[in-house]
Amino acid sequence: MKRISVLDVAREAGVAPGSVSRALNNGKHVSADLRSRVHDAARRLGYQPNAQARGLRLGRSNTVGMLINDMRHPMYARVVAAVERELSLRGRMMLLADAQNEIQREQAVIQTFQRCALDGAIVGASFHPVAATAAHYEGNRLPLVLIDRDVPSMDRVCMERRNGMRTAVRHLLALGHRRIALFTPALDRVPGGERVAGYMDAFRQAGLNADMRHVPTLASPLDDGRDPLLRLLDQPGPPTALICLGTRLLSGALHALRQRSLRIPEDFSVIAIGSTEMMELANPPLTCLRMDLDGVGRSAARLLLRRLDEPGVHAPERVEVETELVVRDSCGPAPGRR
Amino acid sequence: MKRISVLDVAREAGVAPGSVSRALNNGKHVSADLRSRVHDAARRLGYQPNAQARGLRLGRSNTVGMLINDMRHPMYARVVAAVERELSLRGRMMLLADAQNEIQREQAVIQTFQRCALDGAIVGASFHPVAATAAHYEGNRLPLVLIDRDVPSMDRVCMERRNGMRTAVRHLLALGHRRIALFTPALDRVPGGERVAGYMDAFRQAGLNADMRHVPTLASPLDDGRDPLLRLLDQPGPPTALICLGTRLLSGALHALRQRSLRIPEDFSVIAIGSTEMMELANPPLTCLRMDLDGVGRSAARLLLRRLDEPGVHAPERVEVETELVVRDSCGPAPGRR
DNA sequence: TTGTATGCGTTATCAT
DNA sequence: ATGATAACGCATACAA
Repeated sequence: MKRISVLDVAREAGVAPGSVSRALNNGKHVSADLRSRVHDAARRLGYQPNAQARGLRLGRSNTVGMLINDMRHPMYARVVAAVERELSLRGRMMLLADAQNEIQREQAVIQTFQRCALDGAIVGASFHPVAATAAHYEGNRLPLVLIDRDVPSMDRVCMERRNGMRTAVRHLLALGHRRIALFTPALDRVPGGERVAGYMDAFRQAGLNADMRHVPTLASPLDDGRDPLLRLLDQPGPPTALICLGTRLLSGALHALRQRSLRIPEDFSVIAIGSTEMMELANPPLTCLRMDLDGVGRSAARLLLRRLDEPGVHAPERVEVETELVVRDSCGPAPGRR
Repeated sequence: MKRISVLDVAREAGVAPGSVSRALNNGKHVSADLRSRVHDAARRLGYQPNAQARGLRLGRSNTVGMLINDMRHPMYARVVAAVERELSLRGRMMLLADAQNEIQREQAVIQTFQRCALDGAIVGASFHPVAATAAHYEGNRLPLVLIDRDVPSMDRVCMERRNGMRTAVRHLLALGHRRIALFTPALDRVPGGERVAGYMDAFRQAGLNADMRHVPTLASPLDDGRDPLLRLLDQPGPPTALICLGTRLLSGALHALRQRSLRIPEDFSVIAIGSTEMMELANPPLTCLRMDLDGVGRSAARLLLRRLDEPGVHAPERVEVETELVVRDSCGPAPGRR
């Protein structure tokens, strides 16, 4: 059972191969009769045009690459889902590759993408510094959209964290908290750095001093937040609230609170950074800083598709996705303030 | 800046195009001298072989399709991640498509896969009945591996739920619970049905009668579990424990327990079905039925790759992935029994 | 409007 | 061992 090609359809319909192509692709100069004969023949034979041959001839693949850096992270997975959805809506396919946070693999993936003659690619967030990775992509001939890497010369979708963090801290300050812990990994990278900046903004704007002892250095989001929080709780002037990335860091921190018999929100307030659905499992449901991950994926896909559809050269575009504070039940007045 | 092809490399190296191909693909009859000259030239020009042309010529694409039915579901995303990882380890790429639980889209995706001349595909779990979808895949010419659809004539990776559920129920029975609620959607589909079967097994094997009023019909995993649990709690002979799919169903159920001031595990025991990481956020951390999703993805990929690498016709293979009971702090002795 | 012929970039076959 | 050439399946420029 060999593969069916245009020639088979042509023979079946009694027309020339070229006409088959024209008829099936809604070409301009083709009679209604020929068109229907070709369509019938194609259906009869179950003809499926070969995308590789088509792509080779046309110089494009109708496929977009998606480079992600850790698919196991639910946040990133969500972005991928949104990208896929938007692409399929616009008739394009998605080739997914996971670089697993290794810069070297990222390079290799982009090379693979080029070999596959992809129309373009979306490069997902990375745990690595922006500058180091950015250099490789500038002047690339494959149309690229970066996510969460703010390289001015390229199309990109950036996640706003500073304002969001400011809002969160302000929320706690308004409740009377003054000693607020912040658990976010890698303060020297963009995400962590931006959060700390927002954190300090809020204190400064309130005319207060932030105590940076409450912003410990944490290596990885996969670290357990229990010990760091216990350390803070046991020192003089312990925090009365915590803003924490919603990963293992958070489950560890919650564990620490239970261990010290601190009730949420009566004795201690918590704001999580991340998925709202997960935070509903906690008791009580956690107030959290939420990001529109669907929006991130959708924007990235649209940015790329626009770039592909519009031939001319445009200035690099920047889309910013905001963070939203979702208020639940995990924040209360600072203890002893009432 | 045109694309570099074999001809360019051939000219640069002063050899014939055919020799370039042989040299780069570690062909048999090629002198060390020519080989190094070609490699140098290729490197100098930054040559990237065109995968489409290569695929067209070779009749394969080095790419495998992954059809998933809801990428936004973290469980499925995890499987996709595992599949991708295994494939890339074996030098293959992954084309990802989301059928969004619409049978019709599933068909379309498979067609697309065929057009792309993919080497094979993995078809992920679906919310729909197995029989309805299975018929479409039998006798397909694209090598296929099904996940969570037990079609005897095809390669497949199945998730074992019945034994797992039996273990979970036994665990609760041993703690003295007799009225155990089970929240799993779509009892008429495979996942739900298997769980109910395991549930009944455990009761029967203990010489007890399961009260099926505690196994309500729930339309979707996205339903909120609050009202169903409140209804059960308010009727005579309320449940003292709950086994619940770890989705919105679960957050709703936990909400209901708080609403009735039932403490976990003193007043009520809970076993969640799903990701352990999420369940660590709950207070207390929930005992849960965990599935090795990485194993599911890995097995599916391996099954497919084996089928692709070994030319002959083998009997369809079936891999089963087990469920494991992870004991945490959410189960205690049945109240009033101690 | 329709048929014919060529080329996209590769690899395999056949000469040499 | 290496070079020339055909063929994979499709779409298009050109001829009719």
